[in-house]
Amino acid sequence: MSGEATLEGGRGSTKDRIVEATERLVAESGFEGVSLRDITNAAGVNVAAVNYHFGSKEKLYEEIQGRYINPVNRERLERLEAVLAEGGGVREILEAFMRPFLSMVTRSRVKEKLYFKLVGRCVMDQNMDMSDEMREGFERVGEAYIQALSDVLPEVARDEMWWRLHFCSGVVDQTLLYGGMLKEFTRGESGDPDIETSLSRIVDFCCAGLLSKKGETR
Amino acid sequence: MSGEATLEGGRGSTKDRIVEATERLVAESGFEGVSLRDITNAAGVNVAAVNYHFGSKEKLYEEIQGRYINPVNRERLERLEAVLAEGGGVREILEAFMRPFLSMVTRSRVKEKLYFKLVGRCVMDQNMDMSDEMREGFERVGEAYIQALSDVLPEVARDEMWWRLHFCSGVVDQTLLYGGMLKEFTRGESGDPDIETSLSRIVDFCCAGLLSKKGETR
DNA sequence: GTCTATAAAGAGATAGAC
DNA sequence: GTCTATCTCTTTATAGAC
Repeated sequence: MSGEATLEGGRGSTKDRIVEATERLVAESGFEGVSLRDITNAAGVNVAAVNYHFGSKEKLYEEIQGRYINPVNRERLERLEAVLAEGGGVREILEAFMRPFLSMVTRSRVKEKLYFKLVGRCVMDQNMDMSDEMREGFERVGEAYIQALSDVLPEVARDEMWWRLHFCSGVVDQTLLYGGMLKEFTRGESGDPDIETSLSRIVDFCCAGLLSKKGETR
Repeated sequence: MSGEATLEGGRGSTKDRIVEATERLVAESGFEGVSLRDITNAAGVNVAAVNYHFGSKEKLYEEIQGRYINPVNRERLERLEAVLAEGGGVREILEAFMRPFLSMVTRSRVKEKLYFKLVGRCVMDQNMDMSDEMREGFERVGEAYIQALSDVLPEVARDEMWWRLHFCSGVVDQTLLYGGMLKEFTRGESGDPDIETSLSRIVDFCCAGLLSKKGETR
């Protein structure tokens, strides 16, 4: 990690400009929908620059994916530890799981809506093979949260708990990737919630889901 | 819709074999990850056959997407109507929304796990532009279910309801696309539920989510 | 570190023989 | 309806001049 380079007004080092352009284009079109030339044109740099600075397109992608996913998984573990130390319940555990996506927004150079799409792409794209760090991160997060949730909700069997956590991921992933399109789809009826509102809606929904009993009706 | 051609043992008309191979490959690798030559090689037909039978790769994709999405949306509307006629509640409405994915499994030539991945690809791939029929289908389904849910749950504001329905979609979409990978990821701990079990888990979870109150904790 | 030029492979599409 | 052969464009990657 060299230099803490900050991008101002679109003029950074070549390397930074490549990263910036890639983030923007991938957020819009996905990892598979963007070519090296799309990237270098958008960045205003030479085609050869990507291979010089990153080795290959694949490595550039890995770096960007890691840059967004690994800090999220790290923060998830940190927050969970804090919540457990304070004796938090389901809601606090869930928030520890979700909020790290929000922390990254402010820390990232990418604009809010773009960030959500980008991190959604990073989470969802199963066609890219993950780096070891990323895979281990997801595994550790899964284990830790399942353990924590099972401790507070011993009445839910462990296999069932895995599925419920999987559902929670679905809620948050869907919102990251497609949340920005909902307003258009609903012709404005879904409104324009700020991110804290969205987060608490997600947490409310998932919290109830985790606490649900079989066949509960109304 | 010509011929009701059924595929037996992998030997159908050229057109059928193209469709069959495309479904299989796209389920595995997504629409963007498959080339015309991948398809024609897997189908054992000539490269030119796709353009002869479908006009272009794009049109082949549109046909396949429609073949899986449109019947689901149609069945969603039919089932909703039936549920409303019988005075069903949240749970029944939700089931009307989710079960059509299951109905399609048996009706489809594709094997169960492949089908789920494929329909997940169809639902999630936002880079392909939808046909008018498909877009209208989603819009009508959205409107109808929001109306039905708002009638049974008048205490939930309409904007909030849109988000909750969006969360429900996230749960089911995530399960379609990645449910098959969960067992591996959890080293077997998530078990091997049959599809009825999975459906009722999804419905339980989403039902509770729809009924949730703000800031509910445990 | 950045450029041009080009290699080498793969993409979608089609003309024309059969 | 199916084939071969080919066109044209785009892809990633790199060699070598500056």
